[in-house]
Amino acid sequence: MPRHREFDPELALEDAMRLFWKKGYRDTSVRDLVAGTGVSHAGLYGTFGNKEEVFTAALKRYQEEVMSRLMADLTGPDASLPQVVDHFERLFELGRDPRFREGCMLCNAAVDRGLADPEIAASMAESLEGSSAAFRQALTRAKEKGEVRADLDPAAGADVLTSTQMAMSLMLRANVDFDRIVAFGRNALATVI
Amino acid sequence: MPRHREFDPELALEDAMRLFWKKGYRDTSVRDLVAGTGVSHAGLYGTFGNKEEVFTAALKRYQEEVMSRLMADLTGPDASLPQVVDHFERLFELGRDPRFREGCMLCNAAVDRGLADPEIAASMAESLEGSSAAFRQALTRAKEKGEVRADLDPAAGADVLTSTQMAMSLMLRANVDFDRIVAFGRNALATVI
DNA sequence: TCCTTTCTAGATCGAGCGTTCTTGAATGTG
DNA sequence: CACATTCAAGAACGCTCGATCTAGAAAGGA
Repeated sequence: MPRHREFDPELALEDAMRLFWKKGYRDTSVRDLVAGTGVSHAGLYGTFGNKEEVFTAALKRYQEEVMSRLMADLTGPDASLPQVVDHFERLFELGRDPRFREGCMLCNAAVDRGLADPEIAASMAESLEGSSAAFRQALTRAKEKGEVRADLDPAAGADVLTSTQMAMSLMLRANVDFDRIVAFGRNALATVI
Repeated sequence: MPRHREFDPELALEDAMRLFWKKGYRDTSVRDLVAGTGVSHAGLYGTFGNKEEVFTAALKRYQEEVMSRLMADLTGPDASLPQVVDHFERLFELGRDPRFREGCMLCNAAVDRGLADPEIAASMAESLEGSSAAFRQALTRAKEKGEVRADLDPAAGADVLTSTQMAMSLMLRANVDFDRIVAFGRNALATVI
């Protein structure tokens, strides 16, 4: 029987995701991946194929682990205004952690690879509509409960909140003062409520 | 007397700006600049110094020519709701032109260089506050004139519009369906008005 | 113990990068 | 017309990239 693999592909992918998240595709070299994951060239290429496929796998992991976890409470069937507010409060909390100062990995990928990679463009559109739909549903319920302005258009409000999330990602990435970013978020919530 | 320069630095910078705008810093090589501007290596290095300085000059040109021109009507002393609406209509019009499908060059630069280059971070913060201040002033006047909801918070609305601009840039870059992007913009306006 | 297989570590490859340098043509004055 | 100077074109340099290959160690069944 052969010698067994000495590394955990999941842990390696987690490390790779962090690297790509922080530095982007072009500025993360295969040598950076080797150093950052502790996996050899051969190990990486044997497991994932090539750099591009490591990135694709890392981005998929980001969407499935990081993003869907962040949206979990919001997509519940009974979500209304408190879940929307909690969602943003959680984003504010995360932004204070330096590990999350890199913005949204999918947004970052869309900026430097969206035009070239249709798969990223599709992921972006999907995630965007998912976010907007979740907010819309929650705001619709909030309106029914009388938690928000009576004249609120839930679809319009949902788009505003989705836009705000994207803008927050961009500002995080641009090193905008974090308190100012939080102010942007609170102002968006205030406009909706 | 020496032989005279055969190229117009302003025209060359315009071409360089377009290249960096579309492909970003890393994916635009000096050879691309030579091919795209028609200026030789020696000409570029003699005029600008190096690739980094060509980029800095191109980004400065973008801010001074493209951005400030787009904000011009909005920053007028008498701007109110019509100027805000016109501003977004102009953005929608521009987005239909493929030449402007690359999103905001400063936002793009912030994503792939903002963390490393404090100058870009500063430009981003400055442009962001400039945009928010212009919107706030216009919305304040709009409120005085009764053009918008009586309970509108101009500062909050201004932040929403600024966020929306950033999100539109990101979505343009991500190749999101343009009509959907326009819908995001109109929904933001509707929430404010 | 030996053998096959698969691992890790790292040398190596061709390509492309930013930058510099070489070459020869163009230019306007003395 | 010569000459000094600056131009454009692109070859060349050192480096890093993604990807492949080599070499030897580790593991378990015969």
